Amino acid sequence: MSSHRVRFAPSPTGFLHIGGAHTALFNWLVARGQGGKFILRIEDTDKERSTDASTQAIFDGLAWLGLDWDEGPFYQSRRSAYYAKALADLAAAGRTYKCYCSPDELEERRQAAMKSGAKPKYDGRCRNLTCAPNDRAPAIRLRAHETGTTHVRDLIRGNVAFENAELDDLILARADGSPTYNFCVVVDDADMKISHVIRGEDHLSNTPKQVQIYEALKLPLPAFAHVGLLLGPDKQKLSKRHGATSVTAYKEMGFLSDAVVNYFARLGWGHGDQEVFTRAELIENFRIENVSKAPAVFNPEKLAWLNQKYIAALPVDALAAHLAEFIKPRGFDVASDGRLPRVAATLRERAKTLVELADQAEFYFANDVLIDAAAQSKFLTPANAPLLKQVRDDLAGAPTWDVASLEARFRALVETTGKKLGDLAQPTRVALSGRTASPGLFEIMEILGRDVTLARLSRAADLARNSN
RNA sequence: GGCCCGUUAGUCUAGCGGUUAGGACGCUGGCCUCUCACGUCGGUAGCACGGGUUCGAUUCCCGUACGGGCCA
Repeated sequence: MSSHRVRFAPSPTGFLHIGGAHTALFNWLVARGQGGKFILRIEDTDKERSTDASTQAIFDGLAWLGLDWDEGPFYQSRRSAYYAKALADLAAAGRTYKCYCSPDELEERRQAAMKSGAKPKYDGRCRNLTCAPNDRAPAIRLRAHETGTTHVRDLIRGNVAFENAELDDLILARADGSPTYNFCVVVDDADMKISHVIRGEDHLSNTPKQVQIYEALKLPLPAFAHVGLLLGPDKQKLSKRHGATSVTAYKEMGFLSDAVVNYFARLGWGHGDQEVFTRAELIENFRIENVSKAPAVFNPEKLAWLNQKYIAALPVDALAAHLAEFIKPRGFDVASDGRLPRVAATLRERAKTLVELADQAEFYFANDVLIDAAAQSKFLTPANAPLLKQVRDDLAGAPTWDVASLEARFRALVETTGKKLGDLAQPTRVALSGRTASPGLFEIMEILGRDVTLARLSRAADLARNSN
């Protein structure tokens, strides 16, 4: 039995962010790869910003990505008793003191210190107070070490040392009694026996303070791993400014969760020259120690490339099911259309997303093909009208309606006209699909069937004749 | 402002003292081809900078620059 116990601890203040999903994946991979446990904890102590809808969005996002958890979800909001107990223990051990400085005063002093070039840390003025003001409620601070060094053992960055003299006396509970983030995290991680705290690098600076809390509480320290942040193209921390940042948005844009997982795994981690990994391969090869220290820029184009490969590799029936889902909002309820798998098969290597797939599939199902204006003016010309008519009439005489015989017949017709294949193929393509780029002509014809094919050719011939 | 982290092509990465610095996305040229796409062959572009250590640094150390993070 592995001792690996890892956790993902998001705040339910919005959708599941791709940065969060990225660290969730790393945690999950460690748990699955080491036979450990993946624990989900909802950090909903900020009542102002936490919502049930956000919590649900996190569940949905994780479910879509296939990141299942073994324990939880635990809610910090229901664990106040644990924080109170820990706080009392620390107080009893003489490791806390009351601080009567208000947030505004502290901010003011920090600004002043920064302006004068002094250290912006808390000045410790309440540390040894003998007579307390009775007109305001105190916050509780940790009586931290004033000298020495606190070490953070980080699996990715090695040993990171912090001078205790640089560290603040961390606030454990605010004046209103609510415990602070850094304090809750320690209490929870310790209580849940987390062995490896894997999280974003933005938490590295808080870690020595947390380490001091562990020590003050006489709790065993977990191993830490601080993963580089995800950045936008401008190298800034990824945010809404950079466009879609919610996992759900990628689902809606037609990305496959396997592709997203594969892409996330390759952000900050690599394994030789391999780019495409099955989940089993990720689980087998992922090592938190191999995660890179540097932050990574999120690159949608590479995700799209991977997505295309996953779409192309998906079994046609599964792809057809996705296609039905994505084409339905466009007014085509074709889930029960038996041609769907064949349609999907013709498009699977031409679409980067399921949205593109649906887009390209529309012409198969439309009653009146929407013909692209540029394609029409270029190929459905009066000069091509007789050719289209010829193609229609010739195909009308086809004894069998399948790809091979249609192609043979079409090529024979090309011969008799003395034209080149492309001369007939492009107008025909526009007639059938409404576009200049499409799957193979004869596959289209086979799927469309004789009647629809002939009707579209007739209509195109009419359009061509009457254009100018 | 202090502290902390980081730096291999535009981007993601491999590399863990000696390599013609490898792969991938993107961009790009050819081939394939009924179009597009796929596939395939090729091209483009990189160790931030300066000092050390060493017979030898992309790799180890120290600075600098730049980027990022934290400071109820």
